[in-house]
Amino acid sequence: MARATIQNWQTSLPPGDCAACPIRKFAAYAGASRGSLKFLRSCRLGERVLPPKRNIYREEREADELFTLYDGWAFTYKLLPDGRRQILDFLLPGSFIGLHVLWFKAMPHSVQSLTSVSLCVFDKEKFRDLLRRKPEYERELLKYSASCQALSDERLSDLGRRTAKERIARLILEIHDQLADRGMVDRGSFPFHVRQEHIADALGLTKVHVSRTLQGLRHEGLVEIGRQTANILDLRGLRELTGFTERRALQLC
Amino acid sequence: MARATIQNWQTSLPPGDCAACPIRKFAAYAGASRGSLKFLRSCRLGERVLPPKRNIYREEREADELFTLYDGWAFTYKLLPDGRRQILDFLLPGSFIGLHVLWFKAMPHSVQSLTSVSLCVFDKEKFRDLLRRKPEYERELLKYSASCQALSDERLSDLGRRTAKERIARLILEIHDQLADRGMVDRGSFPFHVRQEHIADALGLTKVHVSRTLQGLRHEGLVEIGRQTANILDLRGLRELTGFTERRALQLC
DNA sequence: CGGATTTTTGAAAACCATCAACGCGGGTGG
DNA sequence: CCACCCGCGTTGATGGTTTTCAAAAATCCG
Repeated sequence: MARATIQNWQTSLPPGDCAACPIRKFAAYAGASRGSLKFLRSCRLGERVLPPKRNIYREEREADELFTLYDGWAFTYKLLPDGRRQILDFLLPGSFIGLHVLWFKAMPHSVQSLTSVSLCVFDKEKFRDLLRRKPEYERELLKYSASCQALSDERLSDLGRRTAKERIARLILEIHDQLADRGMVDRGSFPFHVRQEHIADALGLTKVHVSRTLQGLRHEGLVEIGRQTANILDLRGLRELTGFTERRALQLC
Repeated sequence: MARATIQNWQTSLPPGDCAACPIRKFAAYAGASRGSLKFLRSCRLGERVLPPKRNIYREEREADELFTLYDGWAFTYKLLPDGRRQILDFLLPGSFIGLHVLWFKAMPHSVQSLTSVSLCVFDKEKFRDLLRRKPEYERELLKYSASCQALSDERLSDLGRRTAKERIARLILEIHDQLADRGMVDRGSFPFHVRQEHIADALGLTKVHVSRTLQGLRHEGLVEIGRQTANILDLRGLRELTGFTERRALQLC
């Protein structure tokens, strides 16, 4: 518990003013006009800091708050009745969390923190009002939702039609590319707060097989995964392994 | 070719007036106000009929039309460079097709007809205008997009964490439930225009293994899949097999 | 240093893929 | 009208990828 407290201090808080928010350009409402940001701010209930392994939402439960992940990592997942877990997506700073609460009685999935996280908290009803009064947010969210869907379709192709090696290589590259956008990659090295068990549950594998496959990638000199960091040794080779197809489809008109 | 022509005639066309459209209540813009339907109608370029196995979109290509599937079945898919195919979703009457063209330079996936289909065709630019002028359509589409995402997350859990038998049972039930909403199920029997190879490519299996698994389900007296129809013999048993978890999460607030 | 978490290793088995051949039926063409 | 062909489903034998189970080693953290 003391540990959690310490970690809280390591996690930076979002500024009070959305216009000054450094991660806003990665958020769902990135394109919102400056003038409308004060409406966004009025939906904010404040910020919240959570230690690792805490649930932000729980599947099949109601909720009346939405979030933007400001700092830290999290993931969305579903649990089968017998305990099998499917991780749907990893969430990095800027991710919009909880779109579903706007219409659905219960959340269709759970969300859990991976590191300590800090969140912007929005009130459901106020956010609904925001959408009614400022349609530009609806447009931004719709675009955001469509691009998330495209990423999710890529993951579906991974699970359905790619080998374990390809899946793992692509997951590492996906995280790499997202962090590179945010300027968080230093000569192939970047933070990597995902354990092998998370990789397994995201990619439909067992942790044992993830361990073996990761060793394979290391022995081929492609990538090393350390405790909290990843290090891509041969970006070219890693991309070749995955068949090149890198997010051409996501360019905007 | 004569065949294709004949099939065209078997496919019914949507009415000119959206307000009179019988499948509108299953469409993305189901909740649109009656008054705004004339704007929707003004986006329509007309209707189009295609024979089976024709592409409506092609991955990585540009497009300037959107569609609503009025009659017939289709599916969305992605192709890997070496020919492996992943079917992302099956589309039934009412499905909105091509949300992505509103923002993205290229389609992130392909769409192909399974039977002969008839489509309402919308112009991209006019549809963009519609969204600007009638924000209620944006809201409806956002809700639609969120519910599609929830279904897609279910599929991801299938591929990642369920056995072949569970996956197939759930796919059949998903189609059953959607058709039941539309009143197209008659004592467990319903149209089923999906070949075993499509099931395989949707669920990350081979057609051989789908064949064997389907036989298993038949021998257990659960379900029979014929040429163009499915027949659920034991709905209770089939649902039990999948672990009950039936779309509780999708109830609206 | 000790306890919990995470990763690694090994052996055996399950599940599913692959390959190849055959059967069946509906539509086409002779 | 019948034979043929093609698409689709079935079957069997075999092999590979991945899982399972169990235990040890390594790492982290207090």
